[in-house]
Amino acid sequence: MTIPPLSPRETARRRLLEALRREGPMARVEIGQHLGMSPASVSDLTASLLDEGILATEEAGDQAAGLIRGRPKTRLFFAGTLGSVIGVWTGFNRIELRLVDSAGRNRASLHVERRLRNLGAEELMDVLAETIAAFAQENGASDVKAIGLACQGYVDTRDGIVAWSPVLGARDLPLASGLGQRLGKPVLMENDASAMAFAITQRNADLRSGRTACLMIGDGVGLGFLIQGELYRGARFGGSEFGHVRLRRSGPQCRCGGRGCIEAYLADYALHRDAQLIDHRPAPTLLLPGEEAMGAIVEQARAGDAALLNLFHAAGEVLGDAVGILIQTLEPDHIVICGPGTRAMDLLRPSFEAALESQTIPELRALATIHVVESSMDLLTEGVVMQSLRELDLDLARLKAA
Amino acid sequence: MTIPPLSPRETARRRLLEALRREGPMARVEIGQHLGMSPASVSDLTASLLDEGILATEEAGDQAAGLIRGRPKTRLFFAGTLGSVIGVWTGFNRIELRLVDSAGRNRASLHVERRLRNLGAEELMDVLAETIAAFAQENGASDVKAIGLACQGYVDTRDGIVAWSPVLGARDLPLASGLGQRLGKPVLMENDASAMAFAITQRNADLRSGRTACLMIGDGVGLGFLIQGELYRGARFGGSEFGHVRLRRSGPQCRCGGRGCIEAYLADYALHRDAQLIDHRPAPTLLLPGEEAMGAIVEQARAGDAALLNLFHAAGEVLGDAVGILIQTLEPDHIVICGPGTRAMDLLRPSFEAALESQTIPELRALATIHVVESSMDLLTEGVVMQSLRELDLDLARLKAA
DNA sequence: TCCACTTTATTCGGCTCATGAATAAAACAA
DNA sequence: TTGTTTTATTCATGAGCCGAATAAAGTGGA
Repeated sequence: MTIPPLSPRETARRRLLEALRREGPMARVEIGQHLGMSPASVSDLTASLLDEGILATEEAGDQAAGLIRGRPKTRLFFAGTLGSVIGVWTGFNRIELRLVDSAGRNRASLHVERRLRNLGAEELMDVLAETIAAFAQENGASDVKAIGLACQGYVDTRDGIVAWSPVLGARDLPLASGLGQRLGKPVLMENDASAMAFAITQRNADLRSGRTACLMIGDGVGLGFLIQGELYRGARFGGSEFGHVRLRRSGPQCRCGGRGCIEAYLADYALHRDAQLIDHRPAPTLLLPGEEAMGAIVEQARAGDAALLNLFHAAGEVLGDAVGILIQTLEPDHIVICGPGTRAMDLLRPSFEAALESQTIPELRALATIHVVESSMDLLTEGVVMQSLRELDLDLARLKAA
Repeated sequence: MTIPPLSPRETARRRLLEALRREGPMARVEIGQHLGMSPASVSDLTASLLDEGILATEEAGDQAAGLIRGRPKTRLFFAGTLGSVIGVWTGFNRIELRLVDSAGRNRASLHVERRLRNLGAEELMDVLAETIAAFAQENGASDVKAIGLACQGYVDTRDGIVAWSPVLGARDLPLASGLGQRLGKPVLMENDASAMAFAITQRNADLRSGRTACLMIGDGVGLGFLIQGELYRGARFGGSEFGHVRLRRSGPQCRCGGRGCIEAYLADYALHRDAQLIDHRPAPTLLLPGEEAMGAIVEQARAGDAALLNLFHAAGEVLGDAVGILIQTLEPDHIVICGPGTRAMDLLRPSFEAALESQTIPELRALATIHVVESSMDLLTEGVVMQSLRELDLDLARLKAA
């Protein structure tokens, strides 16, 4: 996105819109205080944003009046009438969709069970395009302006190319342009852990200052790393594939083809697979188990199943090692452990803490605060939608015409 | 340093001075092309810098004239008369010093053998202050304006505090203020790997774009990470302690107190110690061996000593794992392996490459270019001096008066 | 020697952007 | 009504940067 550096004006507009989407309706004075801008500047900026129909003003009397002296605030908010955006997450065998209006308000969401792995590139794009189009139609969304797509793997966010993915089994797949052609809309792409990290940091102002490393445990394990609230971008504008760091030289099989990756211990598919192996069940697959299946495993372990407890013990140890590497490599101010995998945090914690302590220098460990944020895949589609809306903000008025 | 955000003007001044120090004397047009500034802006900026005595102009006729048409360029350069700066590196049992003028020209350097470990805080600061003062006096440097100090460990670069160091055995040591009081000059601090990374990226423009991870192998192992040519700062404004990431659960002893750290395989002290153990020599110490001792070990291995070759094989494997972690976590555009330890790169390479390949995803590995830069500790003191001068640029005129 | 040509450097007017101060607006309170 | 309080807008100002015009300082050729 945004290849040419933004002008000061555009930067200011973005900051303003970002704050407004995050914090909800605000009066101009409040915006000024929030962003450290002078009232004059806010007035100027909002005037053009109102002009373009991106923002709208509250009707007089909407607020609890009568008690405060002085001229009442007129709060500004996103118009929400500039069309809608669809956020999509693609997993190994599941697609999650979410429809929001341009103000970021949720209008609909949907889970679809569909195995995506092993589809050819064209077939994959056809399936996704159909699923998205059907979802839009079912919900009467004729004003979709853009699609935001999050998936596992290394995503070139500038050109919308999946450079590599353990899930789609694709290499250098130009998913954004392929889907864009089929749907006739712009498609923005993001790594899934980055999308969730974005959503989480948007909700917590503390996490937007300094450096925040969000380790998402779910279908796979991913890392979203933010510096001063901005997503870190590696070479080719992708994020991190921290989940595929090999921690144990001959550990369990990972979906990336390697062995002993962090993900191969912690991800839902890994825990589910290993739990089935314990029970001598037949077909250990790499399919993503549902929340019920995972819940059952956790419950069984909590009930005292020794073999399962061992699994979680090993996983917790890997989590501790992983967080240790993050601490000593990046010295983040905040570490967030998030995603559906946090459902078993109680089981992971003892070995997690022991491993973390055994391998980090106390003085350095003390510099990072560790947060556990229980979050589901819903937060992920929220993240990708928020991120897409943010990228689109500057184009909203232009897209409105189209 | 520089807690309040710099004004646009100050940023431009810094960029200009930085370029000039890096590239050497340049004419105004050249500066403009180099930095993408209009001639008008360059003229304006240089006028005030000349005024303040920070820059000087070449005398007419200094260049090989006569061949070029048009008005001759008048090149600008650092005055070099605003005082000098001393750069210091502290190792386990060695101190390296370097004296430069404000133009960055080397005036003197010195190695001192002195064991710093196990000194009390006050004693350590006394020793350092005396060493620095004596060095300044011997070289008739009565115009020292600041000291730049690089050391291993986690350095709070804003407040000049050594939060933790395997070498100084100190915790939260306010070294900058302690030395500053003793010497009556400002002291700037930096992690040593960061200082070398800075020096290396200053010499190679390619490495200043995108993300560059410089792994320094020497006395210890450190990482300097730069984003768009700027040193990455973690919590508390320090760098990275990547050398103390534990790669092997029960590996050799490390100076940090842990086991199996990257450093415990690759650092000079580690190779030297393990080589001595092989020869059944008596006292395996953690002292930093000299270049001669290390050279002898490398020669012996090159001559075919199987036990030593095994050492280097294991070290190379660790290096491969380490670089693999960097690639999959940060996706840097460039990875630089540097420091005195590169002397044995030929011995490390086979197992390094095998380990790297076995644990990284080919598509991601392909995104990073790996550079090997043979560099000695001299480059390190150069780095810390350059970095200090850069930080001081804005204050040079002010310090001149003092 | 003088004039055209070339390249470098400076000056000047104008543009964008942000801001403080003054002013207007919209309420409440007396 | 009239003052008070708070919010929003307008306006003049200044910082910073730039393009264009101009000045400066040389070379080359008639």
